Amino acid sequence: MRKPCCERQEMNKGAWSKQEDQKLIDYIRRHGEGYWRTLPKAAGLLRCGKSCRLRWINYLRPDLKRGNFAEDEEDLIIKLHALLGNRWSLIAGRLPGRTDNEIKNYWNSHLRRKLIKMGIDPNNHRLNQTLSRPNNDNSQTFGSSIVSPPATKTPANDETAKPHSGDCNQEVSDGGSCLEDEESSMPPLPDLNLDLTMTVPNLPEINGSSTIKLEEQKLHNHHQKKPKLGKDLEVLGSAPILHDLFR
DNA sequence: AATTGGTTCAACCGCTTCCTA
DNA sequence: GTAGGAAGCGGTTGAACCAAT
Repeated sequence: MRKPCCERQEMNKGAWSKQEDQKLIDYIRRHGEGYWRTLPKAAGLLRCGKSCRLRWINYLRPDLKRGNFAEDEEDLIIKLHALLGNRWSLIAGRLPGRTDNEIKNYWNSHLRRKLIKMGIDPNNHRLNQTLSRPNNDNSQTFGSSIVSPPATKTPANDETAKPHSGDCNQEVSDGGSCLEDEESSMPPLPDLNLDLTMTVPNLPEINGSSTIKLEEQKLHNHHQKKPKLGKDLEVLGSAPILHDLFR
Protein backbone atom coordinates (compact mmCIF):
# COMPACT_ATOMS: atom_id res chain seq x y z
CA MET A 1 0.00 0.00 0.00
CA ARG A 2 1.26 3.38 -0.92
CA LYS A 3 1.16 6.02 1.70
CA PRO A 4 -0.48 9.20 0.61
CA CYS A 5 1.77 12.14 0.43
CA CYS A 6 0.00 14.18 3.02
CA GLU A 7 -0.95 11.51 5.43
CA ARG A 8 -1.41 13.80 8.37
CA GLN A 9 -4.94 14.95 8.68
CA GLU A 10 -4.16 18.42 9.90
CA MET A 11 -2.39 19.35 6.69
CA ASN A 12 -3.53 22.45 4.89
CA LYS A 13 -4.64 22.06 1.31
CA GLY A 14 -5.66 24.35 -1.46
CA ALA A 15 -4.50 27.85 -2.13
CA TRP A 16 -1.58 29.22 -0.21
CA SER A 17 -2.04 32.20 2.07
CA LYS A 18 0.33 35.15 2.12
CA GLN A 19 1.57 34.10 5.52
CA GLU A 20 2.35 30.61 4.32
CA ASP A 21 4.20 31.99 1.34
CA GLN A 22 6.19 34.27 3.57
CA LYS A 23 7.10 31.46 5.93
CA LEU A 24 8.31 29.37 3.05
CA ILE A 25 10.28 32.20 1.50
CA ASP A 26 11.86 33.10 4.80
CA TYR A 27 12.80 29.56 5.53
CA ILE A 28 14.34 28.93 2.14
CA ARG A 29 16.23 32.20 2.29
CA ARG A 30 17.75 31.09 5.54
CA HIS A 31 18.36 27.45 4.80
CA GLY A 32 18.19 27.01 1.08
CA GLU A 33 16.10 24.65 -1.00
CA GLY A 34 15.85 20.97 -0.48
CA TYR A 35 15.00 18.55 2.27
CA TRP A 36 11.40 19.05 1.34
CA ARG A 37 10.21 16.29 3.57
CA THR A 38 11.36 17.97 6.72
CA LEU A 39 11.02 21.54 5.56
CA PRO A 40 7.35 22.09 6.41
CA LYS A 41 7.78 21.22 10.03
CA ALA A 42 10.97 23.20 10.33
CA ALA A 43 9.35 26.19 8.66
CA GLY A 44 6.20 25.94 10.72
CA LEU A 45 3.98 25.09 7.78
CA LEU A 46 1.07 22.73 7.80
CA ARG A 47 1.79 21.49 4.31
CA CYS A 48 3.43 18.43 2.95
CA GLY A 49 6.89 18.74 1.53
CA LYS A 50 5.68 18.10 -1.94
CA SER A 51 3.31 20.99 -1.74
CA CYS A 52 6.05 23.29 -0.45
CA ARG A 53 8.37 22.27 -3.22
CA LEU A 54 5.75 22.90 -5.83
CA ARG A 55 4.81 26.24 -4.41
CA TRP A 56 8.41 27.35 -4.32
CA ILE A 57 9.33 26.08 -7.73
CA ASN A 58 6.24 27.25 -9.54
CA TYR A 59 5.47 30.46 -7.80
CA LEU A 60 7.84 31.81 -5.21
CA ARG A 61 11.27 31.34 -6.70
CA PRO A 62 12.82 34.77 -7.21
CA ASP A 63 14.15 33.99 -10.66
CA LEU A 64 10.76 33.30 -12.15
CA LYS A 65 9.87 35.29 -15.15
CA ARG A 66 6.07 35.38 -14.96
CA GLY A 67 3.96 37.07 -17.53
CA ASN A 68 3.15 36.43 -21.14
CA PHE A 69 5.28 34.23 -23.28
CA ALA A 70 7.25 35.94 -25.97
CA GLU A 71 6.92 34.75 -29.50
CA ASP A 72 10.38 33.26 -29.53
CA GLU A 73 9.58 31.42 -26.35
CA GLU A 74 6.47 30.01 -28.00
CA ASP A 75 8.50 28.89 -30.96
CA LEU A 76 11.05 27.25 -28.78
CA ILE A 77 8.42 25.40 -26.80
CA ILE A 78 6.83 24.10 -29.95
CA LYS A 79 10.13 22.95 -31.33
CA LEU A 80 11.22 21.34 -28.12
CA HIS A 81 7.88 19.66 -27.77
CA ALA A 82 8.29 18.22 -31.21
CA LEU A 83 11.56 16.71 -30.08
CA LEU A 84 10.89 15.80 -26.50
CA GLY A 85 7.17 15.37 -26.23
CA ASN A 86 5.61 16.19 -22.92
CA ARG A 87 8.89 16.31 -21.09
CA TRP A 88 7.94 19.58 -19.55
CA SER A 89 10.78 19.78 -17.12
CA LEU A 90 13.29 19.31 -19.88
CA ILE A 91 11.58 21.92 -21.96
CA ALA A 92 11.47 24.25 -19.00
CA GLY A 93 15.18 23.74 -18.58
CA ARG A 94 15.68 25.57 -21.82
CA LEU A 95 13.45 28.47 -20.95
CA PRO A 96 15.04 30.42 -18.17
CA GLY A 97 12.57 31.69 -15.64
CA ARG A 98 9.80 29.41 -16.80
CA THR A 99 8.53 26.41 -14.92
CA ASP A 100 7.43 23.09 -16.23
CA ASN A 101 3.97 23.66 -14.85
CA GLU A 102 3.70 27.02 -16.52
CA ILE A 103 4.84 25.65 -19.83
CA LYS A 104 2.53 22.69 -19.56
CA ASN A 105 -0.40 24.97 -18.84
CA TYR A 106 0.54 27.30 -21.64
CA TRP A 107 0.87 24.42 -24.01
CA ASN A 108 -2.50 23.02 -23.11
CA SER A 109 -4.33 26.30 -23.18
CA HIS A 110 -2.64 28.15 -26.03
CA LEU A 111 -0.13 26.32 -28.11
CA ARG A 112 -2.07 23.16 -28.66
CA ARG A 113 -4.93 25.13 -30.01
CA LYS A 114 -2.65 27.27 -32.06
CA LEU A 115 -1.17 24.25 -33.76
CA ILE A 116 -4.56 22.72 -34.34
CA LYS A 117 -5.66 25.92 -35.99
CA MET A 118 -2.65 25.70 -38.24
CA GLY A 119 -3.67 22.20 -39.19
CA ILE A 120 -0.88 20.60 -37.24
CA ASP A 121 -1.49 17.74 -34.89
CA PRO A 122 -0.09 18.91 -31.57
CA ASN A 123 0.65 15.36 -30.54
CA ASN A 124 3.01 14.56 -33.31
CA HIS A 125 3.64 17.90 -34.93
CA ARG A 126 2.64 16.72 -38.33
CA LEU A 127 0.21 18.17 -40.70
CA ASN A 128 -3.19 16.92 -39.97
CA GLN A 129 -3.97 13.91 -42.10
CA THR A 130 -7.37 15.15 -42.94
CA LEU A 131 -5.87 18.24 -44.38
CA SER A 132 -2.81 16.84 -45.98
CA ARG A 133 -4.09 13.47 -47.02
CA PRO A 134 -7.67 13.16 -47.86
CA ASN A 135 -7.10 9.52 -48.52
CA ASN A 136 -6.72 8.26 -45.06
CA ASP A 137 -6.15 4.64 -45.71
CA ASN A 138 -5.24 2.74 -42.63
CA SER A 139 -2.54 1.82 -40.31
CA GLN A 140 -0.23 2.09 -43.20
CA THR A 141 -0.71 5.76 -43.35
CA PHE A 142 1.82 7.83 -41.65
CA GLY A 143 -0.60 8.54 -38.91
CA SER A 144 0.14 5.32 -37.21
CA SER A 145 3.82 5.39 -37.71
CA ILE A 146 3.97 8.85 -36.54
CA VAL A 147 6.46 9.56 -34.03
CA SER A 148 4.38 10.09 -31.11
CA PRO A 149 6.42 12.11 -28.86
CA PRO A 150 6.30 10.38 -25.58
CA ALA A 151 3.93 12.78 -24.29
CA THR A 152 0.38 12.23 -24.96
CA LYS A 153 -0.19 9.34 -22.75
CA THR A 154 -3.25 7.45 -23.47
CA PRO A 155 -3.91 4.00 -22.27
CA ALA A 156 -3.20 2.89 -25.77
CA ASN A 157 0.14 4.49 -26.25
CA ASP A 158 1.13 4.75 -22.67
CA GLU A 159 3.81 2.20 -23.21
CA THR A 160 5.71 4.30 -25.59
CA ALA A 161 5.65 7.06 -23.10
CA LYS A 162 7.41 5.03 -20.50
CA PRO A 163 11.09 5.16 -20.49
CA HIS A 164 11.59 1.47 -20.13
CA SER A 165 9.48 0.34 -22.89
CA GLY A 166 9.00 1.21 -26.34
CA ASP A 167 10.47 0.55 -29.62
CA CYS A 168 12.94 3.25 -29.20
CA ASN A 169 15.22 1.64 -26.78
CA GLN A 170 16.68 4.84 -25.75
CA GLU A 171 14.66 6.35 -23.18
CA VAL A 172 15.08 9.57 -24.32
CA SER A 173 13.43 10.84 -26.37
CA ASP A 174 11.33 8.45 -27.47
CA GLY A 175 10.24 11.41 -29.37
CA GLY A 176 13.55 12.62 -30.44
CA SER A 177 15.32 9.46 -31.19
CA CYS A 178 12.35 7.88 -32.80
CA LEU A 179 12.02 10.92 -34.84
CA GLU A 180 15.42 10.38 -36.08
CA ASP A 181 15.17 6.66 -36.48
CA GLU A 182 12.06 6.78 -38.45
CA GLU A 183 12.88 9.86 -40.28
CA SER A 184 13.72 8.15 -43.47
CA SER A 185 10.51 6.24 -43.66
CA MET A 186 8.39 9.11 -42.69
CA PRO A 187 6.69 11.68 -44.75
CA PRO A 188 8.24 15.04 -44.40
CA LEU A 189 7.47 17.13 -41.42
CA PRO A 190 5.84 20.42 -41.94
CA ASP A 191 8.44 23.05 -41.90
CA LEU A 192 8.77 23.72 -38.23
CA ASN A 193 12.12 25.31 -38.59
CA LEU A 194 13.74 23.29 -35.92
CA ASP A 195 16.31 25.81 -35.19
CA LEU A 196 16.27 25.88 -31.46
CA THR A 197 17.84 29.17 -30.90
CA MET A 198 16.17 31.94 -29.12
CA THR A 199 17.12 35.37 -28.08
CA VAL A 200 16.31 35.29 -24.46
CA PRO A 201 18.47 37.19 -22.10
CA ASN A 202 20.44 34.96 -19.75
CA LEU A 203 19.93 31.95 -21.90
CA PRO A 204 23.20 30.19 -21.86
CA GLU A 205 24.61 29.61 -25.25
CA ILE A 206 22.87 26.67 -26.65
CA ASN A 207 25.19 23.90 -27.44
CA GLY A 208 25.90 20.48 -26.17
CA SER A 209 28.16 21.45 -23.34
CA SER A 210 26.21 24.38 -22.12
CA THR A 211 23.19 22.24 -22.10
CA ILE A 212 24.88 19.99 -19.70
CA LYS A 213 26.23 22.87 -17.73
CA LEU A 214 22.76 24.17 -17.31
CA GLU A 215 21.63 20.89 -15.91
CA GLU A 216 24.69 20.63 -13.76
CA GLN A 217 23.95 24.00 -12.34
CA LYS A 218 20.57 22.72 -11.40
CA LEU A 219 22.22 19.87 -9.65
CA HIS A 220 24.48 22.17 -7.83
CA ASN A 221 21.68 24.39 -6.75
CA HIS A 222 20.03 21.43 -5.35
CA HIS A 223 21.96 20.77 -2.23
CA GLN A 224 24.54 18.40 -3.45
CA LYS A 225 21.81 15.84 -3.55
CA LYS A 226 21.68 14.68 -7.07
CA PRO A 227 18.20 14.85 -8.40
CA LYS A 228 17.07 12.47 -11.00
CA LEU A 229 18.30 14.47 -13.88
CA GLY A 230 20.84 11.85 -14.63
CA LYS A 231 18.90 10.12 -17.28
CA ASP A 232 17.62 13.18 -18.93
CA LEU A 233 20.98 14.74 -18.83
CA GLU A 234 22.42 11.73 -20.44
CA VAL A 235 19.64 11.79 -22.87
CA LEU A 236 20.18 15.36 -23.80
CA GLY A 237 23.82 14.81 -24.16
CA SER A 238 23.59 11.68 -26.16
CA ALA A 239 20.51 12.09 -28.24
CA PRO A 240 22.08 12.69 -31.59
CA ILE A 241 19.36 14.87 -32.82
CA LEU A 242 19.59 17.18 -29.89
CA HIS A 243 23.31 17.01 -29.86
CA ASP A 244 23.34 18.31 -33.35
CA LEU A 245 20.69 20.84 -32.79
CA PHE A 246 22.29 22.36 -29.78
CA ARG A 247 25.71 22.49 -31.21
C1' DA B 1 -27.70 42.41 -13.18
C1' DA B 2 -27.75 37.51 -13.60
C1' DT B 3 -26.51 33.45 -15.88
C1' DT B 4 -23.87 30.49 -18.60
C1' DG B 5 -20.02 28.60 -20.94
C1' DG B 6 -15.23 28.76 -21.84
C1' DT B 7 -10.49 29.54 -20.34
C1' DT B 8 -6.64 29.82 -17.30
C1' DC B 9 -3.61 28.37 -13.89
C1' DA B 10 -2.36 26.94 -9.15
C1' DA B 11 -2.40 22.94 -6.75
C1' DC B 12 -3.07 18.06 -6.07
C1' DC B 13 -2.39 13.12 -7.06
C1' DG B 14 -0.27 9.06 -8.41
C1' DC B 15 3.48 7.17 -10.43
C1' DT B 16 8.44 6.81 -11.61
C1' DT B 17 13.15 7.48 -10.75
C1' DC B 18 17.03 7.94 -7.97
C1' DC B 19 19.75 7.29 -3.92
C1' DT B 20 21.30 4.97 0.01
C1' DA B 21 21.75 1.54 3.40
C1' DG C 1 20.66 -7.32 -5.46
C1' DT C 2 16.99 -5.22 -3.04
C1' DA C 3 13.90 -2.49 -0.24
C1' DG C 4 12.49 1.85 1.47
C1' DG C 5 12.44 6.74 1.47
C1' DA C 6 12.68 11.11 -0.86
C1' DA C 7 12.43 13.89 -4.85
C1' DG C 8 10.75 14.81 -9.32
C1' DC C 9 7.56 14.53 -13.14
C1' DG C 10 3.39 14.69 -15.88
C1' DG C 11 -1.63 14.29 -15.90
C1' DT C 12 -5.69 15.99 -13.90
C1' DT C 13 -8.76 18.80 -11.20
C1' DG C 14 -11.28 22.65 -9.65
C1' DA C 15 -11.72 27.42 -8.33
C1' DA C 16 -11.34 31.90 -10.14
C1' DC C 17 -11.85 34.76 -13.83
C1' DC C 18 -13.80 36.58 -18.15
C1' DA C 19 -16.71 37.25 -22.09
C1' DA C 20 -20.97 36.58 -24.27
C1' DT C 21 -25.82 36.50 -23.90
